[in-house]
Amino acid sequence: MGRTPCCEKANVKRGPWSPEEDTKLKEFIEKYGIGGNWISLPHKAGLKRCGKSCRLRWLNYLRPNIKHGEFSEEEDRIICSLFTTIGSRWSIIAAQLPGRTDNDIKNYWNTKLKKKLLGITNPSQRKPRQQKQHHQNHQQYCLPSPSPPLQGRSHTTTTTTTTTTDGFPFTTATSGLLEVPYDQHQIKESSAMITLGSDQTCSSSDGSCSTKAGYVGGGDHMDIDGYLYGATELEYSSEEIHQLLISILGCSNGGTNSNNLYLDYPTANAGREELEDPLNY
DNA sequence: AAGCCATCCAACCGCTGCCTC
DNA sequence: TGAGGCAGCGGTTGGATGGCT
Repeated sequence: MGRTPCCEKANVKRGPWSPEEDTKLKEFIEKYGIGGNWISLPHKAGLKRCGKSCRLRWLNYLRPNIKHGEFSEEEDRIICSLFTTIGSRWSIIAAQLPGRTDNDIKNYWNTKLKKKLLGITNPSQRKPRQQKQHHQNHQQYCLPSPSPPLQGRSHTTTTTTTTTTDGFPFTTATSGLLEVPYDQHQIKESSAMITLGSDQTCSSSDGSCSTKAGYVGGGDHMDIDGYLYGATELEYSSEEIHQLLISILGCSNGGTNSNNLYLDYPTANAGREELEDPLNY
């Protein structure tokens, strides 16, 4: 069988993008959108690039409203809380952080947050060189409990159970990422949607499940200005995600507002006094 | 000053799911 | 109904950079 490659590797330029290429791509998309599909875009735009590469460059760098630079404390919290809940679903996490891309968040997690988490779990592990980051003490706040991974995409993982400095066991996957707790509130994924398990009905105050928010990256479409619209919807709202996180983490005093997910972590692991203010910003 | 090493992050790779024919 | 095309996603790679010795 064999699928035809999206582009002839010999005929496409690879590696870093030049400012000229950026300009070409940006101007083309601003003028024509993606012009049908990404595969044909490079040719139409006069770029010797793979369509995938163009897509990635646009989504992660050229797209309007992309936020670069340091992550805020609140963003840290959101990333950590969602990772604890749904695992390495970077596109979903990115959907909660306007202006951030999944790639950005993934890199941030892999290079900083994860290390902070793992750093405290193995005292013998060499500490990373002092970072420029101004908050160093938040590594303890989202240690998940052992649990099966999220259903959905196949993940080939082997797990290693280890313990935190205070004796709290958790599991790491082969990827080095932390496994996701969901023993009580199973999250099912079907197509591009995530639904709460049958044991976890929607927790909207009116009991309705009709409220929808929390766009997921999958199925995004771009308008002429490059903004995303019509993204696949999560089948639960930000508030519901919030409630889910609270139940999973055991948080009783999480706070939120209409636009932001925000959680207080202290009660995530009852009896773990050390975590009373793990962020300690 | 130079070499080594750790870190960062843009870009790539390959897999999966959806859609169309 | 199955094959092929495409977009999206997540893991990995490698060049650039900066700090340390």
